[in-house]
Amino acid sequence: MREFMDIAKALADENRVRALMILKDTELCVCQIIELLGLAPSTVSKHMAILRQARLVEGRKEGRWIHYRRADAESSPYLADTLAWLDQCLENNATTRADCKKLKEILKVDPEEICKRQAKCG
Amino acid sequence: MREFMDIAKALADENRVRALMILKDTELCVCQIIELLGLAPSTVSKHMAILRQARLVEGRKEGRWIHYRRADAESSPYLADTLAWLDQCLENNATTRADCKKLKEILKVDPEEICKRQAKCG
DNA sequence: GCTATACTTCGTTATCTGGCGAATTAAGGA
DNA sequence: TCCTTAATTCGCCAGATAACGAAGTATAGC
Repeated sequence: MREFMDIAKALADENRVRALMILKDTELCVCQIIELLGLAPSTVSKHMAILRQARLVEGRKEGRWIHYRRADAESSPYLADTLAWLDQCLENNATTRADCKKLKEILKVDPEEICKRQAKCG
Repeated sequence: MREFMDIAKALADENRVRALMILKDTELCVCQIIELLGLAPSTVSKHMAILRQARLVEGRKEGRWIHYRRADAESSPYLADTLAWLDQCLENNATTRADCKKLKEILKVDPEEICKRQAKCG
């Protein structure tokens, strides 16, 4: 039950759900998720830690960057069903659509450029 | 998104998840749910209101009793998938099993008797 | 009508959560 | 070695949430 409740609680925040949805088909570094959600880096980092602890996402370190992606099915017995439920419910959702559109714009820009912009403008 | 997040938040509490699971095959009155969860009547009432607002359950008034059951599929576009996900994840869960066992004991007793007992012992 | 009772609503309290900025860690490059 | 930088951890605050008991509402039975 504990394990399931970790997942349920992780999904009880809109920003975390949005993060999971934009990770559907891509792997993203934190600065890209920050850019999409429009939150402070520390806040996004915390959200990603909660998703990681619920075994919904996995982080892959590559130099200074950490790339997050949806976890592998073996990571949790609940994972596959949970992501299927999420996708089923939110695939055609307005917020999801808007985020995917915004994500396309973000992916056009070199991540390095995004990070520099964040460093300057807050 | 709002509607989906109402569901996600409703599921972010273990007692509410337990309530949903014991309502899988039966309709129960509040005093029976109180008995099962071991919480104060006011607390359970609030939990049921949150589940109702998320359109996960429906209440049917019958005299002094209110019978709660899982909502009808038409009640929310997310309902069927959500309950399927819950059942898939928790059907063989230890807590769920224990609650179902306890529920069988509760169902043996006349609800009227349960309510009187609660009134006396707090 | 009065009383008992099944539930809900209200008011309060303790705890949890989400947010931020500052400080810290870890990795690349000068 | 030192500086920059991507991300995390820490410390704090405001608002949300879960719990309870007391008060209120509605219904059944006398």
